[in-house]
Amino acid sequence: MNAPVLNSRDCGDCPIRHRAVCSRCEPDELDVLDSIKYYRTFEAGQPVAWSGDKLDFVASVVSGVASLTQTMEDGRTQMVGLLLPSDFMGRPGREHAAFDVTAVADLTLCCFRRKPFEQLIDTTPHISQRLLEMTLDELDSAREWMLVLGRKTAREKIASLLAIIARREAHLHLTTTVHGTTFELPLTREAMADYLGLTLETVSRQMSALKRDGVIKLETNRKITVPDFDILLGETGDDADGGALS
Amino acid sequence: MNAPVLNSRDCGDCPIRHRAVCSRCEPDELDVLDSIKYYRTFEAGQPVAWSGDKLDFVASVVSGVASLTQTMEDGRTQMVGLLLPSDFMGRPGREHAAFDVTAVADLTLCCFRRKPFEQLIDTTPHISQRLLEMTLDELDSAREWMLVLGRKTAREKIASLLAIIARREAHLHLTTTVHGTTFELPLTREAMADYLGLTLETVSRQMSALKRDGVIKLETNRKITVPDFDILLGETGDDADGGALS
DNA sequence: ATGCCGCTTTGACGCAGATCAAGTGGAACA
DNA sequence: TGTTCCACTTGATCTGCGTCAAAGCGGCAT
Repeated sequence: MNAPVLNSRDCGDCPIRHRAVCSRCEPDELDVLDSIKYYRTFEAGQPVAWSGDKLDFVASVVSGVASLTQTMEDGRTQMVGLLLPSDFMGRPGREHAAFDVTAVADLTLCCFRRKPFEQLIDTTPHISQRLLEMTLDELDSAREWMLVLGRKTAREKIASLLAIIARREAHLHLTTTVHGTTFELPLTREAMADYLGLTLETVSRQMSALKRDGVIKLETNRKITVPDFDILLGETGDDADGGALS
Repeated sequence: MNAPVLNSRDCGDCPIRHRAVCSRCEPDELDVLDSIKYYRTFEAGQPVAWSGDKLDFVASVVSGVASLTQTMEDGRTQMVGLLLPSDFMGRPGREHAAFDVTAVADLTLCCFRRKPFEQLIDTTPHISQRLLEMTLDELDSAREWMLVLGRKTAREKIASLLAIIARREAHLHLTTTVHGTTFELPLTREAMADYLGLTLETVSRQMSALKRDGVIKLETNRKITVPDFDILLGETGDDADGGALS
C-alpha cells in the first residue's frame, strides 16, 4: 500500500495541478480552494459512495482509478465512467450520488466541501469555465463510448479499452522502449467486462486471442506490453487517425 | 410541410423559452442574443452537418428532432444523441463538428453565431450556468444510455426508447385518454436501430412482439398507443420508480 | 388505375458471445 | 511444503440477435 500524504498538501506540488478543475486558478483562488479541501483515500475495491447516498463533497481524482457504475435489479451492471487522475467527481447542485462510485485501484481524492464549492462556482469564472470544458469533454467521451458499446465486436471493444488506458496513462507512468509500450492495467477482468458490456469470460478469451496474435504481450495478468501501437489501433475498428477518446 | 416562421421571431413567444440555454436570461440579455441569432430549417432526412465540418454556429432545437451519429469505416453507425426541442447543439470553443448531425424529423434551429456566442458565455453567467447545467444533464442521459446499450436485451431497449420518447413528448403534444397514451414516433425503424445498437429487423420484430403482447398498439407505423404506461416501464428492466408513478 | 419506391414485416439460418462448468497459477499464510 | 483463496483461463454448449432473402404496404407521380 503506497498511502499518499494525507492533508495540507501544497497545491503547487499537486500532480494534477495543470489538468483538474483548478487548473486555471490564480494563486489567490487556490488559497480559497485550499481552505475547503481535504484529502481522502480508498483502498482498491472499496466503495466511495452508493447511488442515492447523500454526498457532501465533490472531488478531483489525484491518483488511482474510480468507476461509476449502474446496476439493474437482477444484478446486471454497466460501468458508465472511469475516473482517472485529474477527472472530476460529483455534480454541483446535486445532493445525492446518481451512480455507484467505487475505488477500482487505490484511490486518492482531493475533496471540496460541496456548499462552499457551489458558491465558488458562481463567483469564480476560472473554475466554472474549466468545469464546463471538462464536462463537455466527458460528454464527448461518453458518446464515443456509446459507439463502442453499441456497435463494436468483443475484440474491438478490448482493443479500444486498452488504447484508451494506454493513452491516459501516457503522460503519467508509462515506459516505452524498442520492445514497445508497457503499462499497468488498473482493472480486473470483471471490471473490464462491466465497462465493455461483456462477460469476464469473453474478456479473458479475447485477451488471450490478442496475445496469441501478437497484438499485446502479458508480462503479468495486469502488466501489458504493446509492441506496435498502430497495430493495436487497427484492432479498435476506428479510422486510422486519433479515433478514440481524448 | 409545416414550415415555421423564419426570422425575427420574438423570444417572448418562443416555445422553448423556458427550457433552452437562454432560459435564465434577463430581457436585456435576450436582446443581445437576439442580435446574433437566426433561424434555419431542415427537412426530415437532411444533413445539418457532417463530422469534421466547420461549424460557424451553435444552436437550440426549436422544433423537430435531430440526431448525432458516428459512423465507422465499414458503415456501422451508432446514434449517440437525440436532440429534441430545447436541446443545445454544438460546442462553444470547437470549430468543427464532432459528429454527423441529421434532421430526423422536420427541424427548426435557433442558431447563434459562434464567435459572439463564445464571448457572451464569458460575460453572461446566466448563459454559462445554464449551459453547464444542460451539459451535466446530457452527460447523465448519455450514461443512462450506456446501460441500455451495454446490458439490455432487444426488447428492453425498445421499451426504454419508447418510454423516453413518450416522456419527452409529454409536455408538448401528447394525448392521454382512458384508452392510454398516444404519441408520434419521430424515428424510422432504421433510426431506432441506430440508436439502440440493433438491426432494423430486430427492431421490427420486437415492436411486433410488444404489440402482440399488448404492451403497445400501433395506430400507424409511427403512431403509438401505450394502454398502460406502467406495463411499458416494467418492460424496460429498470426498477419501478422511474419518476412516473410513486 | 398502375407501377414504382421507400419503409416495414416476416421467415430461415448461422454465429458471436453468453452461460455453465472445470481447471490453472500465483500469493498469502500456517 | 502444503493449504486456501482468488483472479484468471479454457472448454462445451446454448441462444439472442445478426444476416440474407423475400414479400407486404402505402404514398406519389405518371
